[in-house]
Amino acid sequence: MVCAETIVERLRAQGERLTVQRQWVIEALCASGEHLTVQQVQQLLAERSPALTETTVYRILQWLKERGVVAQTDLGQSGVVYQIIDREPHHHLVCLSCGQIVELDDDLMEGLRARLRQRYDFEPRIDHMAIFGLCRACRERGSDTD
Amino acid sequence: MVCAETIVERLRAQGERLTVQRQWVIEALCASGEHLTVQQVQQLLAERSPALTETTVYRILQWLKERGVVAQTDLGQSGVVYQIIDREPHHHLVCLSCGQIVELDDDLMEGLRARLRQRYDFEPRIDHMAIFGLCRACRERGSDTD
DNA sequence: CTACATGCAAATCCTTTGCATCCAC
DNA sequence: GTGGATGCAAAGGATTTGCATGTAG
Repeated sequence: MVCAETIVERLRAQGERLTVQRQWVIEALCASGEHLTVQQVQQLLAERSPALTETTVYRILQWLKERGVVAQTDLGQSGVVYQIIDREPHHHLVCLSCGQIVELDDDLMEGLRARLRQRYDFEPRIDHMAIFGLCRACRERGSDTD
Repeated sequence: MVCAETIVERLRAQGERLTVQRQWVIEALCASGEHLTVQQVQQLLAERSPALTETTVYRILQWLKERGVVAQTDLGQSGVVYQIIDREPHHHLVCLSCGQIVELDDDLMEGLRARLRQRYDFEPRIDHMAIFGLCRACRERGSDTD
């Protein structure tokens, strides 16, 4: 778990401009520990800082993404989420039928990363990936992709 | 390459209602062979069938997705695309810097699929996945995630 | 015939943009 | 002080919904 202060200091050291709004967003992401949508970030912060607009949250999350601080993931029906990239990337299994989301260890991705580097000379940024499919319960229930 | 007729017959055999609009969309996807956005499908068909609305294309693509006929992929800036699931799934490397998209063989995914089944009892639907990262040229140019 | 799909229009949601103001450096 | 960030409002685009009409089975 990366704490907000560490990230703020790192950015400051890089000569980035640190506004209160940027610090709020970083704190919200660190505190929740979960991936959050733009709207969730805004709502979380609205309680203590009503001034923060959604527009600004969008701009800040994009700014953090460009600087490699957060990862952006499209979870399908669950929307686009953002999360701090910490030392232990992790991923999600999203069930197409029931929508259940399960966390996934990153070591499953190592083989894939290695092969992408070797065969395609491509440096993958697999920090927070969503993999869709069917969970066991839904397969047993016989439901398909609906 | 799956031909439209095969798919139409398969659906009909399953007792699905086959309207002309549904057949048009299936034909467009098969004929192009590429992944298409909702808007592209609509534009392709607009020339010969002006009556088809975007709304209906949305509904038909979702219907096809629920029946396992098409895969939906979010390519980031390039939008959400749909593609027929044929016997040879394939994937895309999307460069975060230059936006270049490279096709990827499916056999790279086999290891991952196997491990997801074993360790998580999850049946992945990895038909058409987008992996983001940096291509060689952009890495050499020293650009990062922007 | 009847249930379900479509067309149309409008609503909704997500995201971006322009511009005046504000603030971190 | 100044360049860049924010707030606000508005635009833009993608996607969904309600309802009357059309049509496949």
